[in-house]
Amino acid sequence: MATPITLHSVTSVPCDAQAGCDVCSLNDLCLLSHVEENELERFDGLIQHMRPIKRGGYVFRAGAPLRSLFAIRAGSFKTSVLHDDGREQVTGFYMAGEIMGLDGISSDIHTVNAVALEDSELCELPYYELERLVRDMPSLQHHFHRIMSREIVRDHGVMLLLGAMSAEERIATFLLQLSKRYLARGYSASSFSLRMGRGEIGSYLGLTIETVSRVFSRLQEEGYVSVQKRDICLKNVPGLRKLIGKNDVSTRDFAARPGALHAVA
Amino acid sequence: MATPITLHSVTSVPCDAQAGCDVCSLNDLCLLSHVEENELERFDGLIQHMRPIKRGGYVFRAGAPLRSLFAIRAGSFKTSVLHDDGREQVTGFYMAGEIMGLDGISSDIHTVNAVALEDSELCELPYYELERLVRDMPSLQHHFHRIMSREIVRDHGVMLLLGAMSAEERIATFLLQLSKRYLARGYSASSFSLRMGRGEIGSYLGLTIETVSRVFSRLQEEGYVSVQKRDICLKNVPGLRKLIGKNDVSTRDFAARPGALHAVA
DNA sequence: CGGCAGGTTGACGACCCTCAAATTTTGTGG
DNA sequence: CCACAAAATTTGAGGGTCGTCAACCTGCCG
Repeated sequence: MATPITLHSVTSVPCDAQAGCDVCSLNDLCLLSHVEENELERFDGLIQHMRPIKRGGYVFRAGAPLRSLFAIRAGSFKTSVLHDDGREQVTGFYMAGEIMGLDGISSDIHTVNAVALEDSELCELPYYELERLVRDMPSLQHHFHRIMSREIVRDHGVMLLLGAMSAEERIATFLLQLSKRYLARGYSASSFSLRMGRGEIGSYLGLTIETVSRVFSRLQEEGYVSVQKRDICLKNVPGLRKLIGKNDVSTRDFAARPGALHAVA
Repeated sequence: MATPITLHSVTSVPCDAQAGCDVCSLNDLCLLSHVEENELERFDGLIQHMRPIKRGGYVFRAGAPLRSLFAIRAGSFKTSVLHDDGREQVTGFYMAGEIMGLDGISSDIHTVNAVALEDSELCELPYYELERLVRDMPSLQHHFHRIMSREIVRDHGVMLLLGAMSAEERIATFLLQLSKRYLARGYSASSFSLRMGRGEIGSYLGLTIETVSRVFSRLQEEGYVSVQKRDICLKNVPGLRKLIGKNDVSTRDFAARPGALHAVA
């Protein structure tokens, strides 16, 4: 029933092994895009480049003291919180150019676990040196704030997803989101391979592993996607988009009360 | 069936109407706690104090350009995102001493609506002036970063709640969370009044209004709380705590794969 | 070849959503 | 202050979605 699909390789390393920031191909996505030319050297010196990490390896653990933030140079990661009773909630998936560890700034202690989903490479940014550097470089400062804010906005999206969407909508949203992120990194938007297992997807989306599997099967039957283990091909992107928000929840209307358009001066 | 309860008033204004930062009773919670004495004047000058806002009034709307962050001096607010199809997801409730608007930094545009749940008072912090000020004051800078990070951590908590908890656990968690926040502000931890409607609670927790109502009723029957419209009294806090995590989800174990303890240097 | 982890599929049932109606509370104008 | 309308909340009955439990399949590796 499943049609065979071909996939691009998306595991190529973005730049050669010893390269510094100045030649890293990720610099559009990275913090560094806002470092001024004459300061680049200082920034570059701050970073511990090219820290390799194996699949399944921890970048940091919940409870560990915050020392550094980690920029992903290649590969992908998940972060998760562990509830007392052993429940795990995956809080995010991260890929090249993104920053992990921001949660730890709040109390100088990491609150999530960060684990590599495949063999990957990190740039380590010692946090307190970064904070110092940021003070001298307004555009870097602003960019850093943007990155933290983006994390907040992303989390709000997940909350919408978890709080108000059906299983099918969650999966569709998840796939479209991944597609967008691969596209932004120069990979195919329609063919990619999932770096995480069904269980991890389920945890992230608030579904069981069985439900994730069933929805994948159904989406395939209905021609939206081709799924072959972890290889995904989006066959009908507009259809997937329409899948989201088809459920009529218009009765569930908690719209704000009528009131002043703005604070009264 | 419901036992009558008495409640403390928690609507008193924390400081007199024209007061500046230097005498505001919130300064332990506020950004300002990390402003150095000799710089306080500059900080104080930046802020537009005492902006009153009526219940139902918007602080800002999703889509509006980011100009300021807003510190809550008194009262309470909700933030929410609106999905295309009219669905709303409440993303947070905010009370005195907390900061709203951080989501807007990411793209210079607010992504949520912020609405007053009661008549309230704000301090307006023009964002770009704040950013400049922050550069000159390391401890303020760090505190600001902490505040953004705290928002991220809080969102992770909500994700855990939405992704892995039953209706009863969500409500219990929600109530305990509120209790803690009131306590931190010097109010009773066991008796307080909800500033939001059942529908808003439901949206925040990913439940329908009916389910929220039913769970409140059940918790009351079982002696955990007293509920009288929006007035809540926690009767059995340890019991509420135990309610969370009673469901055995130990089979739902997505624990990280065995692997290196840390990145290989 | 056998064990194992990851994934799929099916049957069944619980939890929570939907729909509906009653009831209380709030807001407004007389 | 009361009457009325509108909104919020509660409660009940019924059904659907998704979780639970279980069996089976596949690919991988020793």
